Amino acid sequence: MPSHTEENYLKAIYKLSEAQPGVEVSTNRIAEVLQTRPASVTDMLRRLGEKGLLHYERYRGVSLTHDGRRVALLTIRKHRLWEVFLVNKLGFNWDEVHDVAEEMEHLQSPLLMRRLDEFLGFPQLDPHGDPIPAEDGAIIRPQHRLVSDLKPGEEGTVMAVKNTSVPFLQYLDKAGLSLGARIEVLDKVTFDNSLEIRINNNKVTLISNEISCNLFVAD
Amino acid sequence: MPSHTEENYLKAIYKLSEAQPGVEVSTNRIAEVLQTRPASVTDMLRRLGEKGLLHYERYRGVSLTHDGRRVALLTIRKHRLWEVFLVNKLGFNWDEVHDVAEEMEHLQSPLLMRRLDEFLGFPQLDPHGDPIPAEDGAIIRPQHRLVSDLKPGEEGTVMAVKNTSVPFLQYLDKAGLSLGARIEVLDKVTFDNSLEIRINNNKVTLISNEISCNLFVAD
DNA sequence: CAAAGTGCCCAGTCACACCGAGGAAAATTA
DNA sequence: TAATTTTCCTCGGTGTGACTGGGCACTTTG
Ligand SMILES: [Mn+2]
Ligand SMILES: [Mn+2]
Ligand SMILES: [Mn+2]
Ligand SMILES: [Mn+2]
Repeated sequence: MPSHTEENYLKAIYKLSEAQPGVEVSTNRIAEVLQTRPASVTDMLRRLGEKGLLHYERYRGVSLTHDGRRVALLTIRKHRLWEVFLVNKLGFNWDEVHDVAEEMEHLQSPLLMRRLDEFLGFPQLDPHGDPIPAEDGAIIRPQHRLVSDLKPGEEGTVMAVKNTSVPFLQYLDKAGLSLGARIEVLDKVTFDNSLEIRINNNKVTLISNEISCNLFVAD
Repeated sequence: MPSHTEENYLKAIYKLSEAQPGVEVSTNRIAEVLQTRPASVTDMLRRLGEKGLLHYERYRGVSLTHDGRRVALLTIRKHRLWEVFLVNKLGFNWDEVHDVAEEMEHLQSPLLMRRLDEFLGFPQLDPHGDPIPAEDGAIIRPQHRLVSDLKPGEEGTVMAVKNTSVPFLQYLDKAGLSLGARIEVLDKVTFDNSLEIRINNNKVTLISNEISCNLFVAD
């Protein structure tokens, strides 16, 4: 049974390796995202390596083993299913669920997760548009584009967010840019890469590059 | 923030003190129900005492402080609300929920529990007939009688179980003695205190003293 | 090749939970 | 009351998990 901390490490390593496929994940990077010291990370990496959850060779970065990837994906599955529960059943807003799910993802009952999945109607996406891994670890890579990659004239529907911080999500709510919103890019300011967009064939707004880099759309 | 173990200790101490009001809870008794050694218990009692969660004077037994009772009742509240969720929403049987709830009761989000309570329709009783403490710790002491205290000719409705072990609950299911079942005592065998009962004005069965001591009824 | 950057290793800390043994204190019994 | 039994505290110690600063080894880059 993996500890809470181990699950958090594996999840972080999985996400980092997804962000840059092929590249091994570095100690400093892990320390950064987990808000801890490199020495602590090395310590944990050694232990996870001994448990066969990742390939650990000193100085070479790490990559997850099959088992490690499974634990990571299962943890992500639990996290996202609980988020769906919180939003769809308990009436949480999408900016309120992250911390709670961060704790619930460590519950250890496969039966519970199977029944929850069924209760929720086998959702495929969490409230932030992220795909929910299956029990066997299968996960669908969604076909998204970043809004920042759109050219003037192109349009799309908001499908997911890259960032789940409270201020960002609240900004999106206020701007009318929740999941499902229709976006049309009118103009791009080359100086700072901000975009002029039309939302839902209606209001025209200017969004910064910081925003457009964290929003996914599809046609 | 109390640790899992601390919450388990406080819950156990609360239940023991409820079982025998007025009597201080003894170290050995706690060790017994928590399946650990008296030395470990003394250790934890000292720590909980320092934290102001219980009154601890060596050799005198312990009793909970106001704060300690609050933590205990909150833990029990969480446990029982999750049990209701598991049974009413996820389709668990009442004999499957205990271990899962034992883990879920340690989640630390008051908002989550408030929303869950609302989602469940503010239930007053858990699937075993036990009362659910309010958020402020208020708890209704149900007016029950043990089946073992019934005399021939008396009857009642099954309202709660004293024991939540899997074999006991499965026995009750099979015998048709779930919550709500109507019982009429026909005869009592003075030798072993077993009872001949009629269930739901229908089948006549013999139940042992072991069973009747763990079943509550009300009129 | 040298400098800069990265990450390992060491030695240690701290918190938590647990335990056996021995003897002190309290309760019970004679 | 005295002796015996029971309870349980104290002590010293174990093990695990997680974290850390500092020094140095290794790798990368210029
Ligand atoms: Mn977490
Ligand atoms: Mn999410
Ligand atoms: Mn518990
Ligand atoms: Mn219960």
